[in-house]
Amino acid sequence: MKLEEEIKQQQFRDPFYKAVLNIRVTESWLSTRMNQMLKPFGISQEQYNVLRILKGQFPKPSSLLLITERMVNRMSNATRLVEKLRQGGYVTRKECPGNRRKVDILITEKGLELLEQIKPEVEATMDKMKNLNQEEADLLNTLLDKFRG
Amino acid sequence: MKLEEEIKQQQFRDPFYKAVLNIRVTESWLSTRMNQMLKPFGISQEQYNVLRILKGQFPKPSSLLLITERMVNRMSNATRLVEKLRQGGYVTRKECPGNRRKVDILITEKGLELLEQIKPEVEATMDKMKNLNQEEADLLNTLLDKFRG
DNA sequence: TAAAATTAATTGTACAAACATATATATTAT
DNA sequence: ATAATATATATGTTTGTACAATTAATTTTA
Repeated sequence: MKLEEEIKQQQFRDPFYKAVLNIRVTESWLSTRMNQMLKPFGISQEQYNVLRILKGQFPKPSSLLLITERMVNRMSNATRLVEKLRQGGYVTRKECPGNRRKVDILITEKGLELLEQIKPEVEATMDKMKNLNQEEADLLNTLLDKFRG
Repeated sequence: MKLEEEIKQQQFRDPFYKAVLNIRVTESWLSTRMNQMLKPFGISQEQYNVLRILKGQFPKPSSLLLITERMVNRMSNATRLVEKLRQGGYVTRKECPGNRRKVDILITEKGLELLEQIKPEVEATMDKMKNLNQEEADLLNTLLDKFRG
């Protein structure tokens, strides 16, 4: 759907400013769908992302710093996201033996099972949204990387 | 900067899922810079956007519904964003004479002046971020429109 | 080795996002 | 004209974002 219809605006100061709005609108469109899909599982998009980071390191534990570096939104608060996941039983936290400033965070069996349950739902959601072929997706990635300089 | 470095992840399940992450990372990158720029003016990116919508309608008043339809993030709360702007003296609210359910929202002189003050700062921020030429921006817009189906 | 600087995480605060639900007014159907 | 439905906005709640400031542990350097 064209941006013009999406936000009922016909004129943009230039194609670049239009792209700025388009990125924001598309992100919002995307997050709405991802969060809808995750809702039955009781976790948010950010919490899902943190679980995937932890699975990527598993069975090695991760520090909050490692998680922050890999998070989509650098400004959100890893401490509090992890605490929510801990309350759900999806991760454990313990003091790092070698460095008492650090916290070793580990995904639990329950956390890994949750990711397995979510997997087919993510695949289905992705398939439903997949309006770009591989070449177009590659091109979009190139342009977004270039957008950030 | 490549997404791989941005979130320290080397593998992605496919180019489409990579694009999903890339859109979210780019939006976050963008919003951080826009909000930084707006900070000295004491308004957020969404409040700025609402002011621009109101200016687009000026001197006609806008309803909350009209604002919601034009907002970048449909899920955020127009009532509360407008209330913040009213507290700052940038907009007025009054009951719509023809339909008492509606609220007529109008940008004030102070609101229009704020937009004028912000304008050169936005231009400067855009120039600093402008890593795409016009053809690339057009192509990015086409791909994002197609992404949303 | 004590002081200074750095690192890692936590806590506090204000605001925004993402809903669900409620309230008031207007429109329509009976 | 009354009841049912739809429309427009407001309110409540939980979580996330965007910082700044604090605390505690470690490393550096004087």
